[in-house]
Amino acid sequence: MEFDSNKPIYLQIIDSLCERILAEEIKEDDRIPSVREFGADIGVNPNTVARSYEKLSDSGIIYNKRGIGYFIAPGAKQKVLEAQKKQFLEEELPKFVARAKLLGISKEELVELI
Amino acid sequence: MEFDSNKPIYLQIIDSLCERILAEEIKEDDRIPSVREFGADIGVNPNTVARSYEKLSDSGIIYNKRGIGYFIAPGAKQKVLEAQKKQFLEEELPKFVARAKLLGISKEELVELI
Amino acid sequence: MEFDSNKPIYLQIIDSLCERILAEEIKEDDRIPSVREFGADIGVNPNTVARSYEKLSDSGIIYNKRGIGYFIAPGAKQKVLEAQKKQFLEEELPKFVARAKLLGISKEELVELI
Amino acid sequence: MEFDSNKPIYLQIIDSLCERILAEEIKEDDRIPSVREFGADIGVNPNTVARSYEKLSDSGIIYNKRGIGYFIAPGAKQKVLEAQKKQFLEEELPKFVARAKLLGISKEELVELI
DNA sequence: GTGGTCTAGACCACC
DNA sequence: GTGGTCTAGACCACA
Repeated sequence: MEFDSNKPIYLQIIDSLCERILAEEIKEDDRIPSVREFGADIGVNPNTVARSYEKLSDSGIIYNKRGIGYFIAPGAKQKVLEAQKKQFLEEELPKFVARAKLLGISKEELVELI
Repeated sequence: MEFDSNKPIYLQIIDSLCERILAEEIKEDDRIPSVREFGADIGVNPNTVARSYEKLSDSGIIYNKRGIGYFIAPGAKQKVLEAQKKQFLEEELPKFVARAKLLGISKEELVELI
Repeated sequence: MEFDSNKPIYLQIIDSLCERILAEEIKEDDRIPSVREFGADIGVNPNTVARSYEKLSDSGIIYNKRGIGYFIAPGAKQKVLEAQKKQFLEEELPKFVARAKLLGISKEELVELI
Repeated sequence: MEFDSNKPIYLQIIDSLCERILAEEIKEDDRIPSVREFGADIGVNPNTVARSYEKLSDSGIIYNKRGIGYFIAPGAKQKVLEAQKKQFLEEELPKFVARAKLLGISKEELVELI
């Protein structure tokens, strides 16, 4: 796994897990690897993975069974989708359009580029 | 001047200067304030302003006259535009489209939203 | 490490690292000392070392792994060589020849001296 | 007159005067412009010109008649030539050759380039 | 007056 | 532990 060094690794791990949930590679009540295992897999400190799991757990996307591991929460895909869609529509899209405008790219050109 | 605490001040200073160059508020061979003056104006340490100036100087957007001050370089607007356009096309646009795709937004919907 | 007081320390650090890259004492993906460690070693403030590292990072000679340290970038030797060769051919050589000419040294004499 | 901002202007003025002496554009006992006049001509602060004159005066290349101005000293050309030739042979030439060697440029190539 | 360099020390996010 | 950013203040060369 390769990381964009401009973005914290723990956030990149979160993104990657969310994508896999959206793509249904992993589903409700599937177990995800332990922080140690996952960390070894992707060449990252287990502490960093733990931080990602903690954040996801906070937002109810995954849950923890003590002594067993982390699992995808029921309804996880919905939550992820909603959260991301909301953020996308309310924040990213307007920013993106504004930016293009500033650079002198018309909407027609933009549509073309897409 | 107010700062978004999530972004380094020296980068915000760079952005703000670039915007003013794009808006042609400041033009080729105009002098920009000294690091001390500018720093005092916006309530920032002169060293921080100097850092911004140095970066801009490295990229050829401004230039220095010894003992006198910093000036907008000829062709500065061009350079700023190119740099930003390049970043937009090569980084932001692909990311944006990929993100939309992931969220199940079709190109038609996207065009609609824009 | 000793410094020539006529040249900024941070530039001398850059030069020294470039030489060691050219000499292949340090190679691709080797880690270089942390700013604190290196600074202590050579009796220089860590900030000064950081400045050198930042410049080298900007030119793609080294890269950073978050929270871990700086590493020699792939192709670093190439980049250093190119940069230096370019500077030599475009700046030093013409200056040198012009200087010799001014002093009344003919090309034949110059070749002889070399 | 244009200045290379990497070299102090007062040194560039010295160089330019030495060159004109070597080229015999100005000769022994010729008067050179007053600091004010020269400064205005080349768009430089008179203080800066004064600094150049002072240095040249120190090395006996020019001399001062109080209240009248600065003049090229007798034997100025000789002095300039000797000083520069000495510096050239003892410092610049070896440095130059060493640098070329370091960059993997053979003597034959170097001769070719010249 | 200008910028350039350097030190010292602080706080932060990240690993 | 790592680097990233910022402040404060010093000294210097240059104009």
